[in-house]
Amino acid sequence: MTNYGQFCTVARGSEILGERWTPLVVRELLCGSTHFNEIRRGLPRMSATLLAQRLKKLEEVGVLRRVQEGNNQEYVLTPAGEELRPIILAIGHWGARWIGSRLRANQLDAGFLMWDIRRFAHIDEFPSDRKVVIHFFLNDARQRERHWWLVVANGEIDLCREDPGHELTLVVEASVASLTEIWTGDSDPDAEQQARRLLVRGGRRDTRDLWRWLGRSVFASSKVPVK
Amino acid sequence: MTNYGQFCTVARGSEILGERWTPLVVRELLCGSTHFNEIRRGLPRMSATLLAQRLKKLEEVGVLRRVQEGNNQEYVLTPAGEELRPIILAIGHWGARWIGSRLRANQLDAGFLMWDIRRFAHIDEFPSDRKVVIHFFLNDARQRERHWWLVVANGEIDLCREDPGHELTLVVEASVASLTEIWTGDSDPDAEQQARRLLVRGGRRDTRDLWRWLGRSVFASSKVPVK
DNA sequence: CAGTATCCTCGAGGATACTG
DNA sequence: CAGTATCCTCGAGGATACTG
Repeated sequence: MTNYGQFCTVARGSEILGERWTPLVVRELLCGSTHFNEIRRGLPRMSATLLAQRLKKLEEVGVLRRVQEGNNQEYVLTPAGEELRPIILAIGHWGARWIGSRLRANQLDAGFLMWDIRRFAHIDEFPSDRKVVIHFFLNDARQRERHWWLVVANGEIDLCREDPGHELTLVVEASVASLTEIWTGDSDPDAEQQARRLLVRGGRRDTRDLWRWLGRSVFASSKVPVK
Repeated sequence: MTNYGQFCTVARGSEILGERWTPLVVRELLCGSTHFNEIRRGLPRMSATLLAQRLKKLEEVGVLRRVQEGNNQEYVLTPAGEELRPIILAIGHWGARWIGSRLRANQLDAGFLMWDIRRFAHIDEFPSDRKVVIHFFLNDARQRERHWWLVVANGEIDLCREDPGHELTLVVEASVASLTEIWTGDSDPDAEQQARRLLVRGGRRDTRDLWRWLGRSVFASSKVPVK
């Protein structure tokens, strides 16, 4: 995007923030990702070339700084970048409220969903006195993306694609669409369970606590009033 | 812009707001423009084709409504559109604070500047008991854009490119860059006057009141703290 | 792991001329 | 005034293969 040739500072701001992918790159940084491939995982459809380009641009305009960390780089928001937080959040809330997050079937992405869940799971809500292992079985996902294990222990959370071999706390079986809609707030566990698109097996107490552990997408709450 | 294939609502919001020109079209509507060519005047570098396209898109996603007004159309923001106001303002403030509005010389545009001044002039601040006519002489603008007359009477404001023939209240002579910088808050009248890039002629009292009448760009105030 | 280089495609949007 | 139709260009960014 070349610039608008306007002195209005809305234009100035938009030249940065209005560039394709940029708001999402900033979102990733705001959510705590700092490494290149970490950011990429949150943006699976963005090419590496393009991400590198955007990061460079954001560095130039002073939104982030590159920090040497061993022989890797870290990308850290500057104060200017931090001040984008309310704007990005506001866009998210507006999007949730007025546009909705329902995706057409071909946009569902099991890997991205699980990564998002992992990233926003409420670690503090998990029991601290034992290891929790949740097996997600996404019954309509592509072969390679059907099984996921979320392992939480010692305040650390891990997402595995191979059975880690631990005893299972819970097994969650659902369609990708179903789990996505619960996650985004477009539906809720009870409704999905009744529609037989969701099945949770495990201890009664853990089954109940599951959704508190996982939380919802940050924006799920601003949903609704739209009739 | 095709969509991001993400269910994150930041992505949803950005698919709308992140499209080129869209934030500025919304800004125009928020500032009270409702007719096609009125919006165009605020966006002189945007083609009519593109503006029509964006307006259609914004109607589809429910940000604005088309209203029949005689045999013309009016474009009116919906509640969803109104709720973009804080976001657009926040982008403007962020842009003012961190990016600045200084333009390279080739981006200065006398016509756009004058239109912006006209649009945001504080009508209530002008004397209500007499007509005020201000002649702007932009001494380095292109031939056709050197002379402008701002006429304020009966709570109405008009911008003319021909001498309206009324008695002049004030004459303002400046370079385009100079008046732009005052307007955006990058400089101020005193500094410009001392640098001999600005000259105001007229009654002592009116000369003093001029800048209160004109005000500043809305975002001028969020400027500065950056060292 | 954290990118870069290169080549190629395709679609956004500019220019122009037109219309009710 | 308020757009639309048509044609054309050019540059953003995808795909692929590569590197320290």
